[in-house]
Formats: sequence, structure tokens, C-alpha cells
Amino acid sequence: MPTKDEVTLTPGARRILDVAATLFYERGIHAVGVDTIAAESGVTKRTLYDRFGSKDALVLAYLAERDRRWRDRLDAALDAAPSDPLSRVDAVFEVLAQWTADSGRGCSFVNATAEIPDPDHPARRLVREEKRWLRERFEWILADGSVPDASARAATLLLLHEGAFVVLSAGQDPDAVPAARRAARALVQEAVESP
Amino acid sequence: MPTKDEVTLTPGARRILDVAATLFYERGIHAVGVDTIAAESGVTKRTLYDRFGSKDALVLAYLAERDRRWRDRLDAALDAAPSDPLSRVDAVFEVLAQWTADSGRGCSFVNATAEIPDPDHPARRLVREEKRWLRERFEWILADGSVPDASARAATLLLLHEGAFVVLSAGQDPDAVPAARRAARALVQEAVESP
DNA sequence: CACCTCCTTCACAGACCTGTGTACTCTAGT
DNA sequence: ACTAGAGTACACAGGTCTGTGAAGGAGGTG
Repeated sequence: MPTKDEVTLTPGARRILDVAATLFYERGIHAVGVDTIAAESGVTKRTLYDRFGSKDALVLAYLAERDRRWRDRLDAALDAAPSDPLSRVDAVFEVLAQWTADSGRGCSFVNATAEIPDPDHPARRLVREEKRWLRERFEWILADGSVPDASARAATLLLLHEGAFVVLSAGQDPDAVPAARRAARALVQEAVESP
Repeated sequence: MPTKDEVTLTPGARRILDVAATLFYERGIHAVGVDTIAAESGVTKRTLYDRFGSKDALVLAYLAERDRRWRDRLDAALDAAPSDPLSRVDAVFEVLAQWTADSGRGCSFVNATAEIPDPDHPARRLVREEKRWLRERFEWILADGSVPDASARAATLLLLHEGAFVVLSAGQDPDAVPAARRAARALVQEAVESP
């Protein structure tokens, strides 16, 4: 069963959102105009505004869909992984490895933060929520595996995860994600083996 | 003795660069036009173009100056700190804590990366260089303190450092930098105490 | 048949963008 | 007194930006 969003989107709107997602991610939100999006979607600007109302709303739809897809992917990976904390944490970083394999432009949420100064903007709320969600996922993994100091260690895992994304994109270091994965594994192992 | 850049800048150019730095950082590079920068500097657009040549060059000057100031500050802190690796690593995160105290909009280099897609753009080269420099600083600190696996551990420290910046700005978590600092200290301590 | 949704074409508004051309003034140094 | 550098004033070019208005076509459903 497809998600509600996907059902309610008309074919034209679906194309618009797909094109917008690609262009916003690859060129930046401010750098892409609605004219370009409409033209690349084979649609007129009128249709774009009829479907989404504003560029701002289109930006929000782009981020919300990306957020949903990423969470679904991560939850699926966690469901498929063994239930020990080491396997689960490793699964999160495996998803990151796959995700970044075809996303060379960094984290779309971090990029959106860079382009949207207002912290009360709906897109910024979405970004905060996404980071908070991942942090809680880590915390749940550790607590469920009876790892001590789950909260503090989850915070560290989040730092490694986000650090990997930014060192990969801004620093252009291809080893960033593997390095974060190794550090995360070491952190969990050390925590499990400690008294 | 002032640096060469500061000497060669005319008073007008100095004001332009200061204003541009503030506006680029707070509102984003694309979102700020040269008209605004000129007006806020109490200078005409003509002067801006006579001094800097293009908006692109002004952007580069902004990032280069910020880079220089940050490195100077970090080097000064490292000089002032005791020479053991724990104190030195802690000093780096202390600088981060101070730096982020009045920089709520994240890392300007990461933000610039989000807004400039072309990896060959001079600004992007500068960003890469900055991240590489910090990584090497960490590596030097560890190796100089005879910490084993200095290279791998330096990579982890860089991840924590960059992660803190992004979790603070995108995730709006005020504990991000202290958490990274604690994790970094723990990492160094564990490495020093290990056989 | 009428009706509705989706979408089209096209013109237009009004603002903002980077960048330039021309001609002028003020100030400091030699 | 002369000159060079720094800056001012201001118009203008040529584009792009978001967003709207008016009118109509294609295709399915009652």
C-alpha cells in the first residue's frame, strides 16, 4: 500500500517533486528557480503553483519526503539486523554508507539549514526533528541492549554519524564513513565489555 | 604587526569585507546581494567592484579571512596549552566552544559547501584544505604525545569536532559541543592508558 | 449531456540580481 | 601645484526571481 502522499500526488505533481528534489539537492535551494523546475518536469509554472502553492511549500515537501524515505530505510535495516546493539549500530552506519554512495552533496537537511536562517521555519523544525529522531534511535538501541550510559553514548554516536556526513562532503574524505563506522563499533564494543 | 591582507585593504574595503562576512554568515551567500552589502557598508556598488572585482571574489575573501582567523586562534590556544595530548585536544574543543558561543549558524565552511556545488570552486578547495589542516593538527597532537594509532584516532576526533558543529546548528542541541569534548577526552584518555 | 480535475499557453507584474559606464570630488603625498 | 588613489553619484543593461490572471483543452465520471 503506497503512502498517502504518494497517492494524493497527481502525475504532474509527482514529476515536479522528483525534479525539485534532484535539483534542490544538487544545486542548492536558492540556486534553483521555479522556472527551471517547471521546465525540467515538462510542466508549466501554473501547474506547479496550483499543486504546491509556493516554492517554500515545495521545499518543505522535498525535505519531508526525503526524511520519510530515509527513516523507512533505516527502520527496515534495523528490523533486518540481529538485535544485539553492535549489529544494530553497525546497521545504521551501513545505511549511511549506502545512502552516501549516491549522495555526494552531503546531508540535505544540513544543507537546508545552511540556506534557511530562520530557526522557526517549518523546514528547520523538520531538520531538528530528524536529528532528534536519530539520537533517540541510537539511545533505544543501546538501552535495549542494556548498554550503560545509553544517553551519553547515543549522543556520541550521533556526533560520529553527522561528522561522517560533513567530513565526506565538505572535506571530501572518502574514508569518513568507514572511519565513523569503525569508531562507532569500537565505542559499542568497549561499552559492552566494560564492567 | 598586522597581516598583509589587513594592510592592503583600504578603509572602505575593510568595511565591505566586515559587512559581507556578517551577512554571508547570517543569511547565506546566495541570499545576500551586493546592493545590500554596499549599502550597509556605506559604500557604493562601484567601490565594491573596484576593490574586489566580483561577488565571487568577495565570497572567497570572506572565507579566507575566517579561515585565517580561526587557525590563528587555534594555534594560539595550542601554544598556550600544556603539551600533553589530553590538554591539547581539550584546548581544540575549548576553542570550538568559544567559537560557537557567538556563531549560532554553524560552520561557515560547511554552509559554503552547501551553497557552492562545484567542488573545483576556489572556495571549496579552501574548505577541503581547512578540514585537512584540522585533521593533521589532531594527528600531530597525538603522534607528538606518542599516542598509538594516531592517524585513526585523529580521524575520529575530526568526526567528533565536525559532528558537534552540525548537531549544534542543525539539531539545535546546546549540549553538542560539551558532549563532543567529553567524548574526545575519553578517547584520548583511553588511548593513553591502553597497553 | 454536464461536470470536474488536471493541465496547458501566454502574458504580465514587480522585485531583485550581478555587473558596467560616465563623470565627479576629496585627500594625501611628493 | 600636480598627481594618484579612494570613493561618490547615478543611470543602465540584461537577466532572473516568485507569483498571478485569464482562457481553454483533454479525459474520465455522474
